[in-house]
Amino acid sequence: MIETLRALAEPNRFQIVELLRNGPRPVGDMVDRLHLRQPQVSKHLRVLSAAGLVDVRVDAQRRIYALRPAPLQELEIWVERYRRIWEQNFQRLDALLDRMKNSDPKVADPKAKKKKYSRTKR
Amino acid sequence: MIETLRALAEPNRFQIVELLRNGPRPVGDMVDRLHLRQPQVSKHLRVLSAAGLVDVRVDAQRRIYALRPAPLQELEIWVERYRRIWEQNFQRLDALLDRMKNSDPKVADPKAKKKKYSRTKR
DNA sequence: AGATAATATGCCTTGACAGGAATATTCCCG
DNA sequence: CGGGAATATTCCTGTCAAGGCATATTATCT
Repeated sequence: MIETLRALAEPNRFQIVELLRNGPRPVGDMVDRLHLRQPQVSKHLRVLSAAGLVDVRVDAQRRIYALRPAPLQELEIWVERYRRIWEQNFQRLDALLDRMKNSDPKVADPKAKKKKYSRTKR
Repeated sequence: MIETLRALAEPNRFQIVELLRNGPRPVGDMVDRLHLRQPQVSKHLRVLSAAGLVDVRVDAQRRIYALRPAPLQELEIWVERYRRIWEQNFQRLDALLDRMKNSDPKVADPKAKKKKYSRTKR
Protein backbone atom coordinates (compact mmCIF):
# COMPACT_ATOMS: atom_id res chain seq x y z
CA MET A 1 0.00 0.00 0.00
CA ILE A 2 2.67 2.45 1.03
CA GLU A 3 4.82 1.27 -1.83
CA THR A 4 1.98 1.87 -4.25
CA LEU A 5 1.53 5.37 -2.93
CA ARG A 6 5.23 6.13 -3.06
CA ALA A 7 5.41 4.97 -6.64
CA LEU A 8 2.44 7.08 -7.70
CA ALA A 9 3.53 10.16 -5.78
CA GLU A 10 6.29 10.96 -8.21
CA PRO A 11 4.85 13.21 -10.94
CA ASN A 12 6.55 11.55 -13.89
CA ARG A 13 5.63 8.09 -12.72
CA PHE A 14 2.09 9.30 -12.27
CA GLN A 15 2.12 10.47 -15.85
CA ILE A 16 3.43 7.13 -17.01
CA VAL A 17 0.62 5.38 -15.22
CA GLU A 18 -1.88 7.75 -16.77
CA LEU A 19 -0.42 7.01 -20.16
CA LEU A 20 -0.68 3.30 -19.62
CA ARG A 21 -4.32 3.69 -18.79
CA ASN A 22 -5.12 3.69 -22.51
CA GLY A 23 -3.23 0.50 -23.06
CA PRO A 24 0.24 -1.06 -23.11
CA ARG A 25 3.11 0.87 -24.60
CA PRO A 26 6.76 0.40 -25.40
CA VAL A 27 9.35 2.54 -23.63
CA GLY A 28 10.21 4.64 -26.66
CA ASP A 29 6.61 5.66 -27.03
CA MET A 30 6.57 7.05 -23.51
CA VAL A 31 9.89 8.80 -24.07
CA ASP A 32 8.35 10.65 -26.99
CA ARG A 33 5.14 11.64 -25.29
CA LEU A 34 6.43 12.66 -21.90
CA HIS A 35 9.31 15.08 -21.89
CA LEU A 36 11.76 12.67 -20.38
CA ARG A 37 14.95 10.99 -21.51
CA GLN A 38 15.03 7.31 -22.06
CA PRO A 39 17.13 6.32 -19.03
CA GLN A 40 14.83 8.12 -16.62
CA VAL A 41 11.80 6.47 -18.14
CA SER A 42 13.42 3.10 -17.72
CA LYS A 43 14.24 3.89 -14.11
CA HIS A 44 10.74 5.01 -13.34
CA LEU A 45 9.38 1.89 -14.97
CA ARG A 46 11.67 -0.11 -12.74
CA VAL A 47 10.17 1.48 -9.67
CA LEU A 48 6.66 0.96 -10.95
CA SER A 49 7.50 -2.62 -11.71
CA ALA A 50 8.91 -3.21 -8.24
CA ALA A 51 5.70 -1.81 -6.81
CA GLY A 52 3.75 -4.28 -8.91
CA LEU A 53 1.99 -1.51 -10.76
CA VAL A 54 3.35 -2.51 -14.11
CA ASP A 55 4.14 -5.58 -16.14
CA VAL A 56 6.58 -6.18 -19.00
CA ARG A 57 6.16 -8.16 -22.17
CA VAL A 58 9.18 -8.64 -24.39
CA ASP A 59 8.74 -7.89 -28.09
CA ALA A 60 12.05 -8.14 -29.95
CA GLN A 61 14.28 -5.38 -28.59
CA ARG A 62 11.26 -3.59 -27.25
CA ARG A 63 9.62 -4.02 -23.87
CA ILE A 64 5.91 -3.43 -23.79
CA TYR A 65 4.73 -2.18 -20.43
CA ALA A 66 1.19 -2.61 -19.20
CA LEU A 67 -0.68 -1.68 -16.05
CA ARG A 68 -1.38 -4.35 -13.48
CA PRO A 69 -4.75 -3.87 -11.83
CA ALA A 70 -4.03 -5.41 -8.43
CA PRO A 71 -2.38 -2.49 -6.63
CA LEU A 72 -4.92 0.00 -7.89
CA GLN A 73 -7.69 -2.28 -6.75
CA GLU A 74 -6.16 -2.38 -3.30
CA LEU A 75 -5.91 1.37 -3.31
CA GLU A 76 -9.55 1.68 -4.24
CA ILE A 77 -10.59 -0.68 -1.47
CA TRP A 78 -8.52 1.27 1.00
CA VAL A 79 -9.90 4.65 0.06
CA GLU A 80 -13.44 3.32 0.00
CA ARG A 81 -13.23 2.58 3.70
CA TYR A 82 -12.97 6.32 4.22
CA ARG A 83 -16.31 7.05 2.68
CA ARG A 84 -17.88 6.49 6.08
CA ILE A 85 -16.28 9.72 7.14
CA TRP A 86 -18.67 11.76 5.07
CA GLU A 87 -21.55 9.33 5.04
CA GLN A 88 -21.94 9.46 8.79
CA ASN A 89 -20.68 12.78 10.00
CA PHE A 90 -19.78 11.43 13.38
CA GLN A 91 -17.25 14.19 13.70
CA ARG A 92 -19.23 16.11 16.30
CA LEU A 93 -20.46 13.40 18.59
CA ASP A 94 -17.09 11.77 18.63
CA ALA A 95 -15.52 14.97 19.81
CA LEU A 96 -17.45 14.51 23.02
CA LEU A 97 -16.23 11.01 23.59
CA ASP A 98 -12.82 12.28 22.69
CA ARG A 99 -12.87 14.62 25.62
CA MET A 100 -13.74 11.87 28.11
CA LYS A 101 -10.64 9.71 27.56
CA ASN A 102 -8.60 12.85 27.85
CA SER A 103 -5.06 13.69 26.93
CA ASP A 104 -2.72 11.47 28.98
CA PRO A 105 -3.42 7.71 28.73
CA LYS A 106 -0.24 6.79 30.60
CA VAL A 107 -1.52 8.19 33.89
CA ALA A 108 -5.17 7.11 33.86
CA ASP A 109 -5.69 9.83 36.47
CA PRO A 110 -8.40 8.67 38.93
CA LYS A 111 -8.77 12.06 40.60
CA ALA A 112 -9.29 13.80 37.25
CA LYS A 113 -7.00 16.60 38.26
CA LYS A 114 -6.30 17.52 34.66
CA LYS A 115 -9.91 18.26 33.99
CA LYS A 116 -9.29 21.88 34.75
CA TYR A 117 -8.00 22.21 31.19
CA SER A 118 -10.69 20.22 29.52
CA ARG A 119 -13.28 22.90 29.05
CA THR A 120 -13.94 24.29 25.63
CA LYS A 121 -14.09 27.94 24.86
CA ARG A 122 -17.78 28.16 24.06
CA MET B 1 -3.71 14.83 -6.53
CA ILE B 2 0.06 14.42 -6.54
CA GLU B 3 0.21 16.36 -3.30
CA THR B 4 -2.34 14.03 -1.76
CA LEU B 5 -0.31 11.03 -2.83
CA ARG B 6 2.94 12.50 -1.57
CA ALA B 7 1.38 13.23 1.78
CA LEU B 8 0.00 9.73 2.14
CA ALA B 9 3.13 8.01 0.89
CA GLU B 10 5.05 8.70 4.08
CA PRO B 11 4.44 5.78 6.48
CA ASN B 12 3.99 7.87 9.61
CA ARG B 13 1.62 10.25 7.93
CA PHE B 14 -0.29 7.29 6.60
CA GLN B 15 -0.62 6.03 10.15
CA ILE B 16 -1.83 9.41 11.31
CA VAL B 17 -4.50 9.40 8.65
CA GLU B 18 -5.51 5.89 9.65
CA LEU B 19 -5.75 7.04 13.24
CA LEU B 20 -7.92 9.96 12.31
CA ARG B 21 -10.29 7.66 10.52
CA ASN B 22 -11.94 6.85 13.87
CA GLY B 23 -12.45 10.50 14.61
CA PRO B 24 -10.67 13.74 15.49
CA ARG B 25 -7.78 13.66 17.90
CA PRO B 26 -5.44 16.07 19.65
CA VAL B 27 -1.75 15.95 18.88
CA GLY B 28 -0.73 14.45 22.19
CA ASP B 29 -3.02 11.54 21.64
CA MET B 30 -1.26 10.68 18.40
CA VAL B 31 2.13 11.12 20.01
CA ASP B 32 1.18 8.46 22.56
CA ARG B 33 -0.26 5.97 20.10
CA LEU B 34 2.29 6.19 17.31
CA HIS B 35 5.89 5.88 18.35
CA LEU B 36 6.83 9.36 17.36
CA ARG B 37 8.04 12.45 19.17
CA GLN B 38 5.82 15.44 19.39
CA PRO B 39 7.72 17.74 16.99
CA GLN B 40 7.66 15.16 14.20
CA VAL B 41 3.96 14.63 14.66
CA SER B 42 3.39 18.35 14.41
CA LYS B 43 5.48 18.53 11.28
CA HIS B 44 3.64 15.65 9.67
CA LEU B 45 0.36 17.27 10.55
CA ARG B 46 1.59 20.41 8.88
CA VAL B 47 2.21 18.54 5.68
CA LEU B 48 -1.15 16.85 5.88
CA SER B 49 -2.76 20.19 6.51
CA ALA B 50 -1.02 21.77 3.53
CA ALA B 51 -2.31 18.92 1.41
CA GLY B 52 -5.81 19.65 2.63
CA LEU B 53 -6.11 16.22 4.16
CA VAL B 54 -6.58 17.51 7.65
CA ASP B 55 -8.28 20.27 9.52
CA VAL B 56 -7.54 21.92 12.88
CA ARG B 57 -9.87 23.02 15.59
CA VAL B 58 -8.45 24.92 18.54
CA ASP B 59 -9.43 23.74 22.00
CA ALA B 60 -7.56 25.67 24.67
CA GLN B 61 -3.88 24.82 24.27
CA ARG B 62 -4.77 21.75 22.31
CA ARG B 63 -5.32 21.45 18.58
CA ILE B 64 -7.83 18.86 17.52
CA TYR B 65 -7.09 17.47 14.10
CA ALA B 66 -9.71 15.90 11.89
CA LEU B 67 -9.75 14.37 8.44
CA ARG B 68 -11.08 16.37 5.53
CA PRO B 69 -12.95 14.21 3.06
CA ALA B 70 -12.32 16.17 -0.14
CA PRO B 71 -8.86 14.90 -1.12
CA LEU B 72 -9.77 11.31 -0.40
CA GLN B 73 -12.88 11.70 -2.48
CA GLU B 74 -10.78 12.95 -5.35
CA LEU B 75 -8.45 10.04 -4.93
CA GLU B 76 -11.34 7.63 -5.04
CA ILE B 77 -12.69 9.22 -8.19
CA TRP B 78 -9.28 9.02 -9.78
CA VAL B 79 -8.70 5.39 -8.97
CA GLU B 80 -12.21 4.46 -10.05
CA ARG B 81 -11.40 5.51 -13.57
CA TYR B 82 -8.92 2.67 -13.65
CA ARG B 83 -11.53 0.03 -13.07
CA ARG B 84 -12.09 -0.09 -16.82
CA ILE B 85 -8.74 -1.73 -17.10
CA TRP B 86 -9.99 -4.95 -15.63
CA GLU B 87 -13.60 -4.57 -16.64
CA GLN B 88 -12.78 -4.53 -20.32
CA ASN B 89 -9.56 -6.36 -20.90
CA PHE B 90 -8.77 -4.36 -23.96
CA GLN B 91 -5.11 -5.03 -23.34
CA ARG B 92 -4.74 -7.41 -26.25
CA LEU B 93 -6.62 -5.69 -29.04
CA ASP B 94 -5.06 -2.38 -28.22
CA ALA B 95 -1.63 -3.85 -28.63
CA LEU B 96 -2.44 -4.20 -32.30
CA LEU B 97 -3.43 -0.61 -32.72
CA ASP B 98 -0.36 0.27 -30.72
CA ARG B 99 1.85 -1.25 -33.34
CA MET B 100 0.27 0.77 -36.15
CA LYS B 101 1.14 4.26 -34.86
CA ASN B 102 4.60 3.00 -34.20
CA SER B 103 7.50 4.30 -32.20
CA ASP B 104 8.47 7.71 -33.64
CA PRO B 105 5.68 10.30 -33.93
CA LYS B 106 8.09 13.13 -34.72
CA VAL B 107 8.93 11.72 -38.14
CA ALA B 108 5.53 10.57 -39.35
CA ASP B 109 7.50 8.42 -41.79
CA PRO B 110 5.54 8.08 -45.06
CA LYS B 111 7.82 5.37 -46.45
CA ALA B 112 7.50 3.28 -43.28
CA LYS B 113 11.18 2.46 -43.36
CA LYS B 114 11.21 1.49 -39.71
CA LYS B 115 8.66 -1.21 -40.20
CA LYS B 116 11.34 -3.83 -40.57
CA TYR B 117 11.50 -4.00 -36.79
CA SER B 118 7.82 -3.87 -36.17
CA ARG B 119 7.04 -7.53 -36.44
CA THR B 120 6.27 -9.56 -33.36
CA LYS B 121 7.94 -12.84 -32.60
CA ARG B 122 4.89 -15.06 -33.01
C1' DA C 1 2.98 37.83 36.77
C1' DG C 2 4.83 33.12 37.02
C1' DA C 3 4.39 28.30 36.20
C1' DT C 4 3.10 24.76 33.35
C1' DA C 5 0.71 22.20 29.68
C1' DA C 6 0.20 21.50 24.63
C1' DT C 7 1.92 22.41 20.39
C1' DA C 8 4.67 24.69 16.77
C1' DT C 9 9.19 26.19 14.72
C1' DG C 10 14.02 26.49 13.69
C1' DC C 11 18.39 24.56 12.82
C1' DC C 12 21.26 20.83 11.76
C1' DT C 13 22.57 16.42 9.89
C1' DT C 14 21.82 12.39 7.25
C1' DG C 15 19.80 9.42 3.79
C1' DA C 16 17.00 8.67 -0.17
C1' DC C 17 16.02 9.70 -4.64
C1' DA C 18 15.69 11.96 -9.21
C1' DG C 19 18.11 13.73 -13.21
C1' DG C 20 22.31 13.78 -16.45
C1' DA C 21 25.52 11.51 -19.24
C1' DA C 22 28.00 7.62 -20.60
C1' DT C 23 28.03 2.87 -21.21
C1' DA C 24 26.38 -1.93 -21.11
C1' DT C 25 23.05 -5.26 -22.75
C1' DT C 26 19.95 -7.58 -25.79
C1' DC C 27 18.07 -8.44 -30.01
C1' DC C 28 17.36 -8.30 -34.93
C1' DC C 29 18.93 -7.85 -39.65
C1' DG C 30 21.83 -8.01 -43.76
C1' DC D 1 29.88 -11.57 -37.74
C1' DG D 2 29.17 -6.48 -37.66
C1' DG D 3 25.94 -2.76 -37.18
C1' DG D 4 22.35 -0.50 -35.34
C1' DA D 5 17.95 -0.14 -32.67
C1' DA D 6 15.61 -0.32 -28.14
C1' DT D 7 16.25 -0.49 -23.49
C1' DA D 8 18.69 -1.18 -19.07
C1' DT D 9 22.42 -0.09 -15.87
C1' DT D 10 26.02 2.48 -13.63
C1' DC D 11 28.15 6.38 -11.57
C1' DC D 12 27.92 10.97 -10.19
C1' DT D 13 25.85 15.06 -8.25
C1' DG D 14 22.41 18.10 -6.20
C1' DT D 15 18.19 18.51 -3.84
C1' DC D 16 14.76 17.67 -0.69
C1' DA D 17 12.63 15.75 3.14
C1' DA D 18 12.55 13.38 7.72
C1' DG D 19 14.34 12.82 12.36
C1' DG D 20 16.66 14.80 16.63
C1' DC D 21 16.96 18.34 19.73
C1' DA D 22 16.39 22.79 21.56
C1' DT D 23 13.52 26.55 21.79
C1' DA D 24 9.56 29.55 20.76
C1' DT D 25 4.64 30.18 21.11
C1' DT D 26 0.11 30.15 22.98
C1' DA D 27 -3.14 29.39 26.42
C1' DT D 28 -4.55 28.38 31.01
C1' DC D 29 -4.37 28.12 35.89
C1' DT D 30 -3.14 29.96 40.68
